Amino acid sequence: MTVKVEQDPALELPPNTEAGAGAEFSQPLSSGKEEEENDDDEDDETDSVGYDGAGNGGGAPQLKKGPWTPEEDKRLKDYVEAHGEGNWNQVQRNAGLNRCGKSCRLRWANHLRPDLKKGPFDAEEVDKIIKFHMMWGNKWAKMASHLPGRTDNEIKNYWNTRLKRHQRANLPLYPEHLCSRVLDQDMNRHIPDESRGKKRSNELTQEKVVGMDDLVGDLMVFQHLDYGKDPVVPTNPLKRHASTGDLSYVQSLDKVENFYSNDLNYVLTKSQSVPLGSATANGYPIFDGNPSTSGTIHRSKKTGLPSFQCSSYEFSNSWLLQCPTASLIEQQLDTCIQSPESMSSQNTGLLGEIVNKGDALDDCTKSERLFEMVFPPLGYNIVSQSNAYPMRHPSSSVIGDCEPEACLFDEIQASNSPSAGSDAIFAYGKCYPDASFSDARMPGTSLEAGFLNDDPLSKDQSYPYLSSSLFDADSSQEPKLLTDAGQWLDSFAWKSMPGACNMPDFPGISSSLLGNQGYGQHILEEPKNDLLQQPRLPTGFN
DNA sequence: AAAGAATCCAACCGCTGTGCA
DNA sequence: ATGCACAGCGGTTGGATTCTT
Repeated sequence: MTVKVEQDPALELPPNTEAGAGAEFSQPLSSGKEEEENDDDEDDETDSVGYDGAGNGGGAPQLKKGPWTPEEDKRLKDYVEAHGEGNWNQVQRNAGLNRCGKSCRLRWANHLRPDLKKGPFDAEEVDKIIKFHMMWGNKWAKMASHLPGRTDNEIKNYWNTRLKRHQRANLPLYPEHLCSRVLDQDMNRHIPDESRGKKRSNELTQEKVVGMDDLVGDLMVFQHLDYGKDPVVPTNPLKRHASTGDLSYVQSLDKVENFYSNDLNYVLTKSQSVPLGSATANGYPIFDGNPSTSGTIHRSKKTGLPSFQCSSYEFSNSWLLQCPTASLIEQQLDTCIQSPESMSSQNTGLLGEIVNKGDALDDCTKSERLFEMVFPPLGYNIVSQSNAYPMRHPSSSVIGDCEPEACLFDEIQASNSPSAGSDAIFAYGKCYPDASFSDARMPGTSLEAGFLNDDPLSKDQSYPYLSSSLFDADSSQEPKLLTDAGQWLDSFAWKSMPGACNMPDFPGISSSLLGNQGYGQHILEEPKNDLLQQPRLPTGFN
């Protein structure tokens, strides 16, 4: 796990390099033929690792591959410092580098950028990485954006190393201390499911809205939560398949994957008439149709959902058994694993069942039921809720569609103490397929707050939003928000949001939330568009 | 000390998304 | 609508280094 602290090679140029003072960026290191290369297609059979770039080329333009030399680094660094980042093919052409633009970008981003933090990950960073992975899966770039000075490649390498090491040692991938506090606090005050469900049914009279990322993420979290007495063997099904050839094992795991993917995507299909990435085709989950042979796991890659790195064993951990609903999941899972044939379209697992049952209910109740069935296993007392505009479309969802500006929050966590008033915030504003978020995030949770940008219906608007479901109720830890820039915010506040609101009233988020990041004006910004007064359907909502 | 295994990590590859002509 | 260039992302590879036996 040591990361070598290597001196920036660009700083130590060989004595007789030509790229010293006054080096022009127009002299290629090699033949320097202008080529209209497609950098993706340059992987010809030239073993260019070690290619010295000195006239080896002959006719066809050949780009050097392999390790960068200090001289190349120097050229690249000088060029980027002089001309800025971007336009990497121009870099390649103008900096005298016989490297493809992609390679230049990578070299700069991973090694030459001045703001890079070298050296091994410290404990805090490791902590973050683990939490981030719990939340997002293999979203290395996203993680890197929250770890200043770190690159996605670095994080990815670290994680893969960690994964291997933990697999080998039969250690849990996610250390208990990162998960258990959720359980510690919530299991103790767990109300039996029935009563809590009833209570919640009474409490929650309005539509609950959940995003699939949360749903899936949270389900994944409770796969990972609590490793019980026995160590968990986090197993990558694909790798296990490749290395052992144990088809039945892989098949089982694929069924597990199928089990969840089917359900979740089914819910997704019903919940959102908008595509979630390319995870669904025509609203149905994508599988390669031959899980026993291909071992391909589509979901985590295509949807950005957490990687499926648990073995089936992990599903039967002790924590799951403590929760009736979770036990039901586990039962179905076992059934699924042991006799995959029993999985029919009528019996697609818990979530499918929820959906089926939910079909008989009105939209509001359906959402509520789903919410109750999915989230109580996680042990959260839900005292806050979001409110979407009423379902207005025949195909509206089990979960609910949410327009960010239409969400309201009856009660949002009081400032600086998530455990003071509520331990769960269920508010969600993520509904546009193409939306991007400039967000703040509470580590260890999937709580986000920030601004929804790039609204396809109103490009110029910035909507404040809160998203996600599980508010970490760890009173021992000061809540923090992390901006996209990786800066921790010392102060923020979730203000209550009394009554229904639409966009003009929306800012239940104090301007102090992100005000010191310069976003306050956006938070309080009045909408310019009359459309905001009315619920709108997401793009593609037919 | 030597050989093999394990680990690290830089670089590459394929793919996707976006902007633009 | 289409094709192209470009940027970026995540997975994979393979050489170098370190560790273990």
